[in-house]
Amino acid sequence: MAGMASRGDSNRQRIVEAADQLFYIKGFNHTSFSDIADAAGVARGNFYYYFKSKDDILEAVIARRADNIREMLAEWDEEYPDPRDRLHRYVAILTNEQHHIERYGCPMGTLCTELSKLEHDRHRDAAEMFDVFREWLEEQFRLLGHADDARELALHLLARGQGVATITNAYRDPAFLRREAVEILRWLDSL
Amino acid sequence: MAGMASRGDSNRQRIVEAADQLFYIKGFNHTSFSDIADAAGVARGNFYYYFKSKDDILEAVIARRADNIREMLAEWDEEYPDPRDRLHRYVAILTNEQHHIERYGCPMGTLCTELSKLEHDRHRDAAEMFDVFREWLEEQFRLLGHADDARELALHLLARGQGVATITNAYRDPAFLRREAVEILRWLDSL
DNA sequence: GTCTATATAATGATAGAC
DNA sequence: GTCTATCATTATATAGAC
Repeated sequence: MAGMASRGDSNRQRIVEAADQLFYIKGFNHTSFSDIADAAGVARGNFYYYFKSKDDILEAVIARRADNIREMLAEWDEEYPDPRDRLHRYVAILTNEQHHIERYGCPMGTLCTELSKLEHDRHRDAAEMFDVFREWLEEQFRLLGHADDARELALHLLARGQGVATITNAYRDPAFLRREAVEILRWLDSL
Repeated sequence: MAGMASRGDSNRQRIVEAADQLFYIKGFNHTSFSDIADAAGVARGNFYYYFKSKDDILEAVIARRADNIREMLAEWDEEYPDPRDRLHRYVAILTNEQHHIERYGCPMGTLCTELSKLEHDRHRDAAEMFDVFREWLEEQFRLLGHADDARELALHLLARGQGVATITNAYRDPAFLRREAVEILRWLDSL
C-alpha cells in the first residue's frame, strides 16, 4: 500500500547494524561495501535499494547511534533519580567498555575525527552525537546546582572521556583507563 | 663512494615533509601517492626509488615527527631551567596550535587512532611518539618531587591534551580549548 | 636519479534478470 | 525486493626509457 512503511526492513536494519560495527572497528573510509555485505549477509547490489550511496549508510549509522544513546539515557533517568548517580553511571561507560576502547577507541570521537579529516559533509551530524550526551550532562549539573557552568562542566567531562579513550587505545593500556575513571569520579564528587 | 650518504636527499626529504603534512590534514589512508606527488613536486614513479611502499613513507614520517619532538624538547630544556616552566610550555602547545587542532586534531592522537583501526603494523611506532613526550614529562614531574607518581601524572597530562584536541576538533570550538588550557595550568600549579 | 607509461587490484556504483 | 554481472574510477605498485 502506498505510503505504508515497507516491509523487508530487516535487511535494511542488518545493513545499518553491520555498518555501525564496522565503522567503529575498521573506520568509515576503510570499510568497503564488500565488508558490510559479508557481515550483513546481503548482496552488494542490494544495498542501493535501501541507500543511494555509502554516505547515506553513514547518515543512517549516525542516526542509529544517536537514537541508541537517547534511549540509554532515558533508561538511566528512570533507574537513577539522583543526578550524581547518573553522572557516575556515565563514567562507568569507560570501565564497562574498556576492552572495546582499548582496541578501537571511542565510537563517537574516532568517527568525528575521521570525518573531519575527510572533510565529510556528515561531520556536523557526527558531532551532534556528542550533543546528545552533552545536553544530558548539562541537565545533571544544573540539577546539582551548577546552573552557571553546566555547559563548561559537561564539555570538560566529555573531553576527559575522549582523552582517556585515545591514550588507552594508543598504549593498549586498560589499567590507565581504570585509574583515570577513579580520578574522574573523584573530580565529580569534589564539585 | 660506497657507504657514503647519497646526495639527492632533498627529494626524499620533500616527499617525507609533504607526506607528514598530508597524513595530518587528510589522514594516512585517504592520502594518495598522487596527493603527495603533487605537494612535493615529485613524479609518482620516483617515490619507489626512495621508499619501497606507502608503509615505508609512513615509517619515515613517524621517525621524522619523533625527531622533531625530541629536538623541540631539547630546546625547551635549554630555554627553561625550571621544570614548572617547561610544563607550562608544554600546555602552551594547545593554544599555539589551536587553529590546527580545531581543524585537524592532534597529529599524534589522530594518526595513532587511525593506524589502530587499520590494524597497521606501524601503530606501535606511532604510539612511541607519545612516549617521547611522556618520558620528558615524567622527568619534569620527578624534578618537582613527584617521583612516585611521575608516570601517572605524565599520562594524565597527555590524556588531557588528547581530550581537549578531540572535542575542540569535533565542535570546531577553539574557545573551549583556551578555557581547558587554563584549567590544566591550574591543575599543574595545584600539585 | 628522474620520469612516463602501464599492470593489477580494489572500490563505489549501475544495469538488468528474476 | 533480491540477486548476479559489470562498469568506471582510483589506488598502489612496477617496468623501462632517458
